[in-house]
Amino acid sequence: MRPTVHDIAAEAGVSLATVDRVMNARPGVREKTRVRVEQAIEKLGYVRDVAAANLAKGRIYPFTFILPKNDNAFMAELRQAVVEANEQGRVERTRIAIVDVPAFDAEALASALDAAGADEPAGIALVAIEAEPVRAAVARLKEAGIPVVTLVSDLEGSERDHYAGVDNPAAGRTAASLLGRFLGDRRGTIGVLAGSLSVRDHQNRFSGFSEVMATQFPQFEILPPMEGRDDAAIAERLVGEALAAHPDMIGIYSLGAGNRGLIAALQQARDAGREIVTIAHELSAHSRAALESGLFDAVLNQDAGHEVRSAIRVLKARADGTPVIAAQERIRIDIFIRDNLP
Amino acid sequence: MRPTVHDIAAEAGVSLATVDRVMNARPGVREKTRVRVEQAIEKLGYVRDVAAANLAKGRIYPFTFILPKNDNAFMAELRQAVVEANEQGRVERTRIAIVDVPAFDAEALASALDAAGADEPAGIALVAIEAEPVRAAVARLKEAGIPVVTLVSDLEGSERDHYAGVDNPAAGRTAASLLGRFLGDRRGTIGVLAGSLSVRDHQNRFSGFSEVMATQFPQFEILPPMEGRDDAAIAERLVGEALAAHPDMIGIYSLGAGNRGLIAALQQARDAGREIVTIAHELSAHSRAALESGLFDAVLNQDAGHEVRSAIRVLKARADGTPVIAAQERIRIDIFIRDNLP
DNA sequence: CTGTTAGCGCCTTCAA
DNA sequence: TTGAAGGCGCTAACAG
Repeated sequence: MRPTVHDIAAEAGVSLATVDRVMNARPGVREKTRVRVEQAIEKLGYVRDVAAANLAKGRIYPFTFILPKNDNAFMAELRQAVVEANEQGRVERTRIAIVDVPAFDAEALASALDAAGADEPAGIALVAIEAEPVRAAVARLKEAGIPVVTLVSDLEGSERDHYAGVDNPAAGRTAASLLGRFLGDRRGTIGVLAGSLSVRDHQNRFSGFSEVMATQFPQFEILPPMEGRDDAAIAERLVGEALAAHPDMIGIYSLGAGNRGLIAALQQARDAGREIVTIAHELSAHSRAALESGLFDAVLNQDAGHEVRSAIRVLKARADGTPVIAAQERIRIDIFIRDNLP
Repeated sequence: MRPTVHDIAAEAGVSLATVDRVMNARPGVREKTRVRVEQAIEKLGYVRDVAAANLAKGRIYPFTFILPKNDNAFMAELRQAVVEANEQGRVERTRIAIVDVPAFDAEALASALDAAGADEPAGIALVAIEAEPVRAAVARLKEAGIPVVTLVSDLEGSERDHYAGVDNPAAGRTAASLLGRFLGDRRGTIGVLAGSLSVRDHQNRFSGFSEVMATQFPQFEILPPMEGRDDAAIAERLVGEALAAHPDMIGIYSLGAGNRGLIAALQQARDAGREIVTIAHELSAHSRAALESGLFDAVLNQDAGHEVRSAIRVLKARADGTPVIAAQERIRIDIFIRDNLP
């Protein structure tokens, strides 16, 4: 059997309480006895049973997740992942409050951060918007000693403790590589559909995309990005207009949400006999169907569940003052084509 | 506070023991009282604290993992994943014994299965080889009531409880799609390098690959597969010879291990001025470097850690007689190109 | 069929 | 500075 606190206590010739004090680095132990206990721990190869410890402590971690009230599929999935994590949380001893804010509204987000901070949670996660009021609100939270993690979209130059999301410039580069290779020898212009260039993740995807297109595939002309506000109706209109205005358009990179609108526009193009090589983001029922029907050629995905669980792990570690292995919390960019759909 | 067994007992007007009996579906409870307890559980929204339950049970699950003693990077990673899972096992209450067997040796595997079964573990995982003695040994294990899970490579038509690995036909189809699209308008022959067509995963990848090449990209000639036994030296020789014999070879699908040898051969081809579009399997230090240098164009990966953890979850569930959500245990086929390396 | 009681491994008063 | 004792939520003998 693996050793327990009792074994350590016996080995060191002290009581359980003293062992506990040493293990949790609490004061009130003579240097000499501390060393004795540590040696006993070392000798017996003791590792504390975290589950039992948590049970005894009964500690719970109240976290707040601030999410944009978008109706796109990805945000719905993210929200669902938070809800599920919260249900799981009975085991992990976390309790997550979800706060909704209007999408792309920096002021609203900043207010929500202040309000969330007033409850003094053990940590806060937010889908960031790149704006000064938000940065200031985050700074206030850090001032108050509350750990802050950005989720999906980062807030650069801020004091957030961690960013739980994909490497968006790399996602943009990935999209460019695939689009360039899939287009092969064809020639024409390429359209870009973003949600809003005021969110850092969309900005970053666009710059990564532009960089690789310019250096590796200079033969293509990239049109200025359209901003669809991650809204299906707007996206459909913008893409439809762009396709009409540019009869030589052969490729589209959609780096935000609003896939439903994009798909509708692509279907119309197909009906008119045009095939547009398209790379989009986020796997959902719609984008999956589009992959299967060939309207999309690849979908880059970020696993919302992973992101949420990673954010929670990091917040918990920060709350406990324990270190996180950054490499382990890296969120991958998944590539899906028709043939490797899960 | 969330309700505990005490609350349920009080609400139902019974003792703790009875509540426990109901919760664990143990016999010796009158129908009427069982209903009362269940209603109390429902009413108070009780969810049992698994950590506390495990603590009280003190049960541990002894599992045996049978792994081929290959020195390729993927098997090393798989083994490492098992070792790590075992270390984590102190928390999960699992203990994993690793048994090594010679690679591609059905008789040795069958013997190892019998030997492992003699210890009456709570479950066995194996990297299967498609052969009758293995199937028979698995049948004997099932006969003895021991849960069996195949890992990475399946054993079709056997009595295994579950397969923890990727959809290999889909992996082959994915490789074909990418290869075909990357080749674009080029014309020539395509080589296939397998480890051994006696393992089901390699067989399946090859058939998925062949299917899509034949239907979607009939313009390419596919050469008969080479068998490199997942050995770097053999692979290097085979690929080198094939490249020499087929000056019009423009693509390679390597569906097994032995990437080091393949890379060496590709490097020689590059030095001689030839560029071969190459899709390989399993991300490792070598294949990553090959992606970065452009010798590989894409790498399909299965996450060894996921596979091992999934196998353990399933074995545990089988040991407990609890159901598994099949969809949740699906192992994804990861696609990596230079730009989305983790 | 049902209840009592003593733990699982750890933490935390409260005394000494 | 140290120890004794009780309890976290659940399970499992052992009695009734």
